[in-house]
Amino acid sequence: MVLTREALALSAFARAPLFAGLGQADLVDLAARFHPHHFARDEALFHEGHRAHAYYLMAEGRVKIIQTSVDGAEVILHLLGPGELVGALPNLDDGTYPGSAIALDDVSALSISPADFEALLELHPRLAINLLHYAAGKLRSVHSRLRELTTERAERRLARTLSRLAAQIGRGVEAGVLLDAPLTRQALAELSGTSLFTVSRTLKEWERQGVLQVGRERVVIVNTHALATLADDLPLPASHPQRPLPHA
Amino acid sequence: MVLTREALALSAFARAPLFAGLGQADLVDLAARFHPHHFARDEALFHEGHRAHAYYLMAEGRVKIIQTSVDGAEVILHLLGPGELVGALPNLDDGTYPGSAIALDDVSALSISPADFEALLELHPRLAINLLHYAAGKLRSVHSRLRELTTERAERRLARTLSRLAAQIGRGVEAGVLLDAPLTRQALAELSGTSLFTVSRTLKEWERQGVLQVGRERVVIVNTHALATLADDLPLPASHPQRPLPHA
DNA sequence: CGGGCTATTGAGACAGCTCAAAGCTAGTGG
DNA sequence: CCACTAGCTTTGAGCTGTCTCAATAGCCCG
Repeated sequence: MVLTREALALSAFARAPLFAGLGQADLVDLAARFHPHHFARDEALFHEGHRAHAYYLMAEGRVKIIQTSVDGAEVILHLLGPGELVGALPNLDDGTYPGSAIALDDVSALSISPADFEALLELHPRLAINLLHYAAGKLRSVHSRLRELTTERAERRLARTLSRLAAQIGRGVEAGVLLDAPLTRQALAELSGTSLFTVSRTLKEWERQGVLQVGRERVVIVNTHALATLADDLPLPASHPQRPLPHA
Repeated sequence: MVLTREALALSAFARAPLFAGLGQADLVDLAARFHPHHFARDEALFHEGHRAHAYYLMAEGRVKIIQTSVDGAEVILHLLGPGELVGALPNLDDGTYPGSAIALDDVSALSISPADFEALLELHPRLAINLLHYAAGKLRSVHSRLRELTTERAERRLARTLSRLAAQIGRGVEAGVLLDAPLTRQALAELSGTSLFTVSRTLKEWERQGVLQVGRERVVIVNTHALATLADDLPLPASHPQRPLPHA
């Protein structure tokens, strides 16, 4: 689908809670500073550590923000979709990208220079406040992941990751909720902080139990409630044997 | 040390980069909305999950922000000191505290109601922008921890935690850099995502190697460079060609 | 000088990782 | 339309870093 610059901007802006509360005149001012771009699947919008030359407002498609460790292991920090801002947030701090952004599918996005972006913030206080709220949400979600990583085991982390994804990118289909992005086992591992092998085994097991339906780069959540139970109530070791012997 | 309300406010405000760029008149407006409070060591400023009734600007002392999992395990999300804002950031999102704030020592802080705080943001655009930059920094640091937790092993995470603490709360003393807060092994474990036993063993080992000097609730970094090496260059399995050959 | 944290140390268990080897699946090009 | 191939997934078999548990020792304050 090809859109004119105007249409693209409008559609992106309309979806973005970031621009809520701004007047029409403000929106026109904003739109003038954004430039349309296109990225193919697997293409990088920018690379970790590079000096920031542009931020992006997503119009179509999804990107993942990843960080790579010295030995090549990757972690997915965020999945971002239409209406979301890519690269801007953590960059306000020191001007280098803290992660790389990779297109998960074909992506249309609107770019803006850091300088223009900062100017917009100064000119439109509403925008700064909206962005602050947005950042607050991100912070909250990253905090949760941080806690999960240190206190919960792989299986439950995966269940939580799937729940989160369902809320974020889930699409209702007849069998249940489809995670509407091409997610390999590897990607799920990088989101939940485990290995692709553990993900594969666990998904298979849940499919056997009727909780999910899995396929190549595809997960459908059949039993949302069961998944929530796995995410929240799953006891640490085995589940059944209650209490050894109270034996009065 | 007891300070008048005015003096307390001024000292806190002066330290806070949050208020950089604000005029004298603005500062007076701000100061009027804050109310002084005091908390003893181990006292909670607020509890996870509760509806936010106040945010705090730290004046003296330190607090830790923690999240607790169902089975009681804790994670320390942040350590916050003078000039920093406690509770406000992630709260802008949904109005409940995402973690609990506990005083590490005696704490003086200035409280402000969420409504007043939001009003300030509307009235003083500079403040929103400053806060945005501050949030960006937090986000960046949490992202790094997230990556470390999933890709690095306990020993290195601990080294990084110590480095980070040195930068944040380190105080030069004759033996090296003292971490200027009462940090138990347990607390270090909760900061680095490991167990207090692993922390104890590892610190002891590093003390043997002359990198640190450890005591009860006390760590002094003797060899900063060695610690940085441990944090960055430590290969996965064993590291040094220390292996004493049984015989040549 | 006792009581209560805090820290150390050893021994054992295990979740989840690593590695290796097929098995699938979806494109692609002849 | 069918082989071919590349990438994704599954499955099995160890291995080990780290946690758990238990017991002891040390330090500080009342």
